[in-house]
Amino acid sequence: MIKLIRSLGLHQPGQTPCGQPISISEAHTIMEIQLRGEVTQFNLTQILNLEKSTVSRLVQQLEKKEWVNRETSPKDQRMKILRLSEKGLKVAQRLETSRIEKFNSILANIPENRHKEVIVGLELLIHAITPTNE
Amino acid sequence: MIKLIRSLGLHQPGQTPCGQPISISEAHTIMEIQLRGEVTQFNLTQILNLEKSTVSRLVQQLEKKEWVNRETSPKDQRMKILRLSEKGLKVAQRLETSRIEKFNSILANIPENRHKEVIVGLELLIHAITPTNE
DNA sequence: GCAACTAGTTGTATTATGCAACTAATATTT
DNA sequence: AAATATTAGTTGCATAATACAACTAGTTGC
Repeated sequence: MIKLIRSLGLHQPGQTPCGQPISISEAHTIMEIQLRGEVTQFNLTQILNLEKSTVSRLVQQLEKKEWVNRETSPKDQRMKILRLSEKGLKVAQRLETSRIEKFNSILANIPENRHKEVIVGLELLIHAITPTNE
Repeated sequence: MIKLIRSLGLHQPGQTPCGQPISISEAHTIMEIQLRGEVTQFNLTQILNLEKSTVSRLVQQLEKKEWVNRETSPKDQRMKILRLSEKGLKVAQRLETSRIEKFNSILANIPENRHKEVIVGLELLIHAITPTNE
């Protein structure tokens, strides 16, 4: 389990385990925005479990790269609503395909008739973890 | 899979996913030394996939905390041989038990009769990853 | 309408990392 | 055997991600 984590290369800065040139936090941010359509920065602090100042700067970077658009919520002008730009959407899709590729390349080391076991096991595990940690 | 990684809280600095007050790199270092009995710093750069300067400072910290002993190799005086101290061994054991506890607390969310599936799936996966990434 | 709260920003400090230049020890070449 | 290469480790930078604290500007509640 620990080996698994390290093998995914989570120490190496500046790129995801899938080899894309983007920091892990940025990648998670992009993925979450894509998943949800729109989020506020405050949402992100909870989703990513990071300090609001950290998220603020994280989003600033993404805005600078023109991957996300920020817009003050008309309902509550304290909040900023984040959405993916065209560019950002492409990045998100690229991330997703490279994630899938990575996963498939791992599965390729496992005999085909055992794939289902891996997937079922992972699903159970993910399901078990998610409620615990929030 | 991505969720899994984030759920383990790998963004939060200063502590492992298991809640121990030690950085992730330090924890990996301790674990590896325990596993192998002794390693050189150069070994660590390969194991952890980190730059030699990073490892140098990492080990300096652990030495300061008196968790590892450093000794110049008599065979090749360029190399430093690292071993766990008494203290370090205790830390390693504490880490291990908290890892096991964490894992069990996750398993507790899964019906008992499916535990084997999770474990088999993980084992397959770990086995598939390890040769790929080194 | 004033006090309390809330979302976000900015300033500062810390930590983990890499790269490049260095030192000292060993290995290789001539 | 001396000169050169290579190797393990250290140190001096620079950078990035993070937290905490103090701040601003909206919103809510009494």
